[in-house]
Amino acid sequence: MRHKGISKDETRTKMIEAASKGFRRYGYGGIGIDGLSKSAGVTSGAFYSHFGSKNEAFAMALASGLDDVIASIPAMQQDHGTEWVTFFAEYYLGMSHRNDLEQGCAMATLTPEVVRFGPDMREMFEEKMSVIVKIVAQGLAGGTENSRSVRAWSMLGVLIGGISIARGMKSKAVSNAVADAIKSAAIDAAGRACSVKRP
Amino acid sequence: MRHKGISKDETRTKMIEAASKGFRRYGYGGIGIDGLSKSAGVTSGAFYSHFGSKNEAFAMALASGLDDVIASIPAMQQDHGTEWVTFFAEYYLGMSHRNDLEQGCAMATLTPEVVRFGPDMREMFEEKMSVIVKIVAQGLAGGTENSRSVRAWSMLGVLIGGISIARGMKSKAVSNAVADAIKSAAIDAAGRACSVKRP
DNA sequence: AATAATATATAACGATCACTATATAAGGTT
DNA sequence: AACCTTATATAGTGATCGTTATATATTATT
Repeated sequence: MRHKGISKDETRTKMIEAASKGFRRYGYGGIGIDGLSKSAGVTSGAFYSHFGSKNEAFAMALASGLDDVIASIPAMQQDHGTEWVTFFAEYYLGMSHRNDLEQGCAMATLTPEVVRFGPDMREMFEEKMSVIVKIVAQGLAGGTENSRSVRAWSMLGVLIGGISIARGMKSKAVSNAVADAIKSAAIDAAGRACSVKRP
Repeated sequence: MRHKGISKDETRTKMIEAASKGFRRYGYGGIGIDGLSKSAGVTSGAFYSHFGSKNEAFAMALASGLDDVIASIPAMQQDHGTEWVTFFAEYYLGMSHRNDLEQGCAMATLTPEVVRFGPDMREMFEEKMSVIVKIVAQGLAGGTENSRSVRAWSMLGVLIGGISIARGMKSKAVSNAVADAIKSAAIDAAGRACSVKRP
C-alpha cells in the first residue's frame, strides 16, 4: 500500500537520513534492514523499493555524509575568514560533536568501515575525500600547492583519528585532554590559513 | 571431548589470536562466534569455555592488541634512537602495514569500535591508551611534560586517522599520497624526539 | 584399572539476518 | 467510476546470529 499524502521522494529522504544516522551510530554490522526501516518509519518492503541492498544503502549514507562535509566547509570558510581552521577544529573536537555519533561528521564514523568494502565504494570515497581535501587546501595559505594539499590531508587525518580516540575514552577528563591536544595538532597541521572568497 | 596433546592454554592463545585477527579484519559485527572459532580450529563450544560472551572476546582481543603496542614501541625506541618517530611513522603508513588489516596495529582497526561499547571496555581502552601515550611521550624531547603528552596524543591521532583514510582509498596513487602526507604530519606532530634508555 | 574432572564437540534454542514474493491500498489516468 | 500503476506492507525464505545444554572423548586422580 501507499502512504497518505507522502511522496516517494519524501520517504527516500527519510530513509537515507535513517541509514546515515543508523550506520554512524551502530556501524555497518550493528544495525539491520529492519532497524534502519523502522527508524525511518517504514518497513523492509519500502527499504528494498529504494535500495537494492544494504550495501547500496551504506553507499548512499556515505555519499550523503561526505556531501554534507563538502557543503559545510566552504560555508565555514566564508563565515570565519582566516580563523576557519580554528573554528573547525574546535567544533570537531568539542563536547557536543564528540558526544553525537548519530549526527556527527560521517568522515569520523564511516571512514574506518570503507576499507572493508569493494572497489566501487572505495572509488566513491576516494573521489569525495579528494574533493574535500581540495576545498580544505583552498583555505590554506603559504607553501606550494602540494604543501597545502599535504597539510589538508594531515589536518583531516588528525581530526578523524583524534575524535575516534577521544570518543573511546571512559572519563570526560581524559577525553577532554585528548580533544584539546588534537585541536592544537589540527591547527598546527593546517599551518597558515587564508580567507576564501567564492563567487 | 578434549584435544589430544593440546593444553587449554594453547587453545586459549589460538582463540585470542583468531579473535584479534577476525575483529581487525571484519569488525565486531562482521564476524560471528562460529567464524572466530572456526579460524581458531575449534567450535563454539570451546569458545564459550574460554570467553563468557562475544563482548568479552573483543575485550581480550583489544587488550592483547594494545599490549602489543605497549611492548613494541619501547623496542623501537631502543633500536632507533632519536630516529624512532620517523621509523614508526614510515612503518605505520608503509604499504605492508597499510595492506594488512588482520595483523596490523589494533589501535587503527579497533579504536573506532570502542565508542559503541560500555564503560568497562572504554575504561580498559583509556588505561591502555594512556600507557601508550606515556611511553610515546618518553621518547619526545623539549617543551614541558604537558607539551610532550600533547604531542604524543597528536602523533597517535594522526597515525590512526591517517591510515584509516589511506586504507579506504581505491587507487594506490591516492593512498600513497595520503600516506606520505600523514608520515610527515606525524613526524611534525611529534616534534623533537629523544633517545630512550631503559634499564 | 576404575573413576572423577575437564575440555571440547554437537545439537539445539529463539532471534535476527539480508532479501524475495506477494498482497494491498493509495494515487493517477482515462 | 473503472482501471492501471505504484509505493508500501506483510509474510515468508533459508542462513546465520549469540548463547545454552548436553554428550563425549581425553586427561588426571585414585
